[in-house]
Amino acid sequence: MLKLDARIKLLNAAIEVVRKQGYAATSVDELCKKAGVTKGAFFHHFESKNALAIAAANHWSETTGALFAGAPYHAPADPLDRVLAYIDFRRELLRGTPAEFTCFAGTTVQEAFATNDDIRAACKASIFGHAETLVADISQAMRHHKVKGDWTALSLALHTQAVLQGAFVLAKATGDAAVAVESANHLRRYVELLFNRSTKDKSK
Amino acid sequence: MLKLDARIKLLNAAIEVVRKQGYAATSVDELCKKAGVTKGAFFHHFESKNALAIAAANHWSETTGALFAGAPYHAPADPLDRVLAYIDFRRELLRGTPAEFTCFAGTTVQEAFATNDDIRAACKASIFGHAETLVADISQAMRHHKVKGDWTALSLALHTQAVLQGAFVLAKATGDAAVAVESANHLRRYVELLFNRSTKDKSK
DNA sequence: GCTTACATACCGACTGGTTGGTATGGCGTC
DNA sequence: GACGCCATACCAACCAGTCGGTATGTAAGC
Repeated sequence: MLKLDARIKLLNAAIEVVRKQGYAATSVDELCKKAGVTKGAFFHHFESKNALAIAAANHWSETTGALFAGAPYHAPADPLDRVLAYIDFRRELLRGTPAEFTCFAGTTVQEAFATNDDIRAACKASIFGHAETLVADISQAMRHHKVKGDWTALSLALHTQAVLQGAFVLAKATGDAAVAVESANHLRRYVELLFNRSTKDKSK
Repeated sequence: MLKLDARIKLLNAAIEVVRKQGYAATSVDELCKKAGVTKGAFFHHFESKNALAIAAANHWSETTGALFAGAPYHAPADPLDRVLAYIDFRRELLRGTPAEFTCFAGTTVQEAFATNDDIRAACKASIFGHAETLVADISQAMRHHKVKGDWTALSLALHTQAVLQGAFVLAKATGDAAVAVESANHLRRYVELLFNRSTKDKSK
C-alpha cells in the first residue's frame, strides 16, 4: 500500500522535537528516527532542513488554528467576555512540561530571524495570523463598552501574544508552568481594567 | 594595555553572536574568529562550549546589572514613579536591530532548558535576579498607594519580564522594534491602571 | 490484455565538510 | 623552571545533503 503519511509524521516530529531542544540542535537524522522514516523520505518531501522548518511553521498555523477555531471561548454574547474567555482558555492550556505547551513559531523564530528570512516570515505569519483572529472581538468590545484609548485593537491582540510568548520563556527558565499562569492572570486583569470590568469572578 | 583579556572578548563575542543567530547555530570557531583569538585560548578559559554559555549568562547578569543599577529610573521619590520610569527606560532601550536589544538569557534558555540544566539555571538566575531588583519599588508603591490585590509584588515584577521577553520574540518575528515598543506601552498602561495613576503624562 | 513509459513514495549507503574537543609546544613573567 | 596564557595541528564524530535503487500505481498505445 502507499504510505502518504511520512510527510505528516516528519512535521509532527519536528514540532515536538524542536520545541524541546530548538531548531539548530535538532538534526535531520533525529527527526527521521522520531518519525520512523528514513533520510530518503525526508529529502523526498523537503528539499532542505530549512524547507521543513517553513512547512512545519505552516503546519503549526493550521493545527493551532483548528484548535482555536473549535474552542469554546467564542460562545459568550458579549465580545469582552469572549476576549476574557480566550485568555482563560490560553491559561488552561498551560499544562505539562514547557516543551508541551510552548509555541513552535516563537521558538523557531528566535533562532532563525537573522539568518533565514523565509523561516522568519512563516513564523511571523503564524503568530500574527493568530493575533488577527482576536481583533474582531476586541474591536467589538471597544465599541460595545465605549472604550477608547491611544491603543488599537490590533496592538492589544499583539500584546496578548507578547505576554504569552514571554510567559513561555519564563516557564522554560523555571521548567514549570506556574510562572506563565501568573502572567496570564496579569494579562486578564489588564483587559478587565482597560474595559472597567469588575475582577470579582476571576477563576484564579 | 590595549589587549583585552581573551576571556572577556570571548564572552562579549558570545553575547553578540548568540543573540543574533542562537546558541546551537553558533560554533566555537566562529566565536574565536569574532573574538580574535584561537581555539586554544577558548579551551584554556572554558572547559566546554556549554561552560562558556554558563559564563556568558553570568557575564550578561553582571553587565546588565551594572547598566540598570546606574540608570536614572531610581531617582523619583514616589516608588510608583520609579516603577513607571523603569518601564520607560526599558522602552527606550528598544532601539536598533532585535539582535542588539534582545536578551541573551532569554534567547539561550529557550534552546537549552530541556537539555542542559546548568545553562537553564544560569539563564533563570539572570532573568529572575533582575526581576527581584524591582520588587522593593513595587512593594513600596503598593503600600504607599494603598493598593491590594490577589497578586504579589514579585508576580508583577516577573510579569514585566514576561512582557519584555515576549516583546523580544515579536520584534524578532517582524525584524523591527516597533511591536515591542507597543507592548511596553501596554505594560505601562497596566501598571498605571493597577495603581489608579492617570495616564495623561505618558510619553508615547 | 499486455507492453511500455512515466510518476510518486520511499529506502539507505555514502560523501565532503564542519563540529566540539585534544595534544603539544612556544613564550613571557614570577 | 614552574606556571599561566595562548597558538597550531590534528582527530573522531556528526552534519546536511546526494544518489542509485526498489516498490507501487497509472495511463497511454496497440
